Amino acid sequence: MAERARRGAPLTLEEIATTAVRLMDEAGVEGLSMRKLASELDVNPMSLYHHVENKEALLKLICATAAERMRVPPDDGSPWQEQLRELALAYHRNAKEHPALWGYLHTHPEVISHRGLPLWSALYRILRLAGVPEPEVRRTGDILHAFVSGFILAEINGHMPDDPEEIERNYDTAVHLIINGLAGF
Amino acid sequence: MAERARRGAPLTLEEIATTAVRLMDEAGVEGLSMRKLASELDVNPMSLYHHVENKEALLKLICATAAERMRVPPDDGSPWQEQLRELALAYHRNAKEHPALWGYLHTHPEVISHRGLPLWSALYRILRLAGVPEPEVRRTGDILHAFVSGFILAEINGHMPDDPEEIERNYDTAVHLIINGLAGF
DNA sequence: GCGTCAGCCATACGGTGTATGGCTACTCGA
DNA sequence: TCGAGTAGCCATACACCGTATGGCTGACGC
Repeated sequence: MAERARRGAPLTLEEIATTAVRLMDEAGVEGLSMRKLASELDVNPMSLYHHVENKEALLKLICATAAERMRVPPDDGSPWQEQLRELALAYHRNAKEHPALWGYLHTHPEVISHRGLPLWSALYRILRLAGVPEPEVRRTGDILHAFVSGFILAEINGHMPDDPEEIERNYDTAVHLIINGLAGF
Repeated sequence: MAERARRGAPLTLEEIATTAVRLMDEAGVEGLSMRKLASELDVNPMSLYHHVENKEALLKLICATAAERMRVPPDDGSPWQEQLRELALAYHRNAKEHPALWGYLHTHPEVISHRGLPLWSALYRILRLAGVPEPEVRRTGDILHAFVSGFILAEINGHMPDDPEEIERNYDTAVHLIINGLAGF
């Protein structure tokens, strides 16, 4: 009774979060349960609740850290079309690394709506570079993000061809569409 | 024992589906459970399984019928820009009528990928009208649909302003973006 | 020595989807 | 008319879920 079930170091939030991400990567959002997570950590399910308020908060946490850690290409002085393309590519790559996580994130957008995220500042910078008038920057950014979300969700959920070459073409078409659309303003 | 719990007419698939939709409208995807649905129909939970294979099949069913019943504006001979706008508007309106349902649908796109749907034939027609070369029609259609999905999901999930006027502006910007993007090809 | 508290855990509650099997009431062929 | 078969429904049970409650242990400050 007095024994901790778990041998070794005490539980940490960090450890909880990374195992949760692993479980999601392996088995999707539905593959992550507090009980499985606990058993994976060799710990009683209720122990998790000393580090995390509840499951939703845990999901929010790992989504937020994923969003914060997203690598955004720096301003290299190239034309906005190129930079927008690179940003979209980076976003895409990021999402494909943890599909389930980004799938959840895109259906709970409040997680990513925090405007301090590198994603947003990069996007806004590029939109300004493209000549989008200041009062329209945020709206336009939201819409572009929604578009890319849709594209990525469709891909994650299998509503896209399997052939990687075909996907590449889809991606090119999509980015072209967006760039042309922006250029037309 | 011999008594049916439920008085009156026997259960029908139709009835099951419509109450399921109602429950989803009222309380979201998570508000729909086989047990609640059964109790709403004054029936034992297991009775549902004589009409539906399982919950997923039920969801698929109601999504599919919603997609089939979607009202698509007819070809009125107006320019493709106008028609595309109208189609997007119709889609938007449809989705807002049953937000939870369309939220689910957009995260399970296999449901809507059936190419016989009015949505797809209308979209393809308009794309051809816009001069999209035949081998690109389907790809372009998929991408546009993904974009609109993203926009609508963002709206459904609250990642858009509340002010209806602002939403309208967002919508206009989005459609403009798409139309400009297409026109640039 | 004593109180406080962080960390962990056992138990329990109410919810979920659904497998299994049994009961009725009907239809249909002989 | 009489079985056989079957469609429809239901009772029970299982395995799983998130988490409220409350209790234990061991470290720390006084």
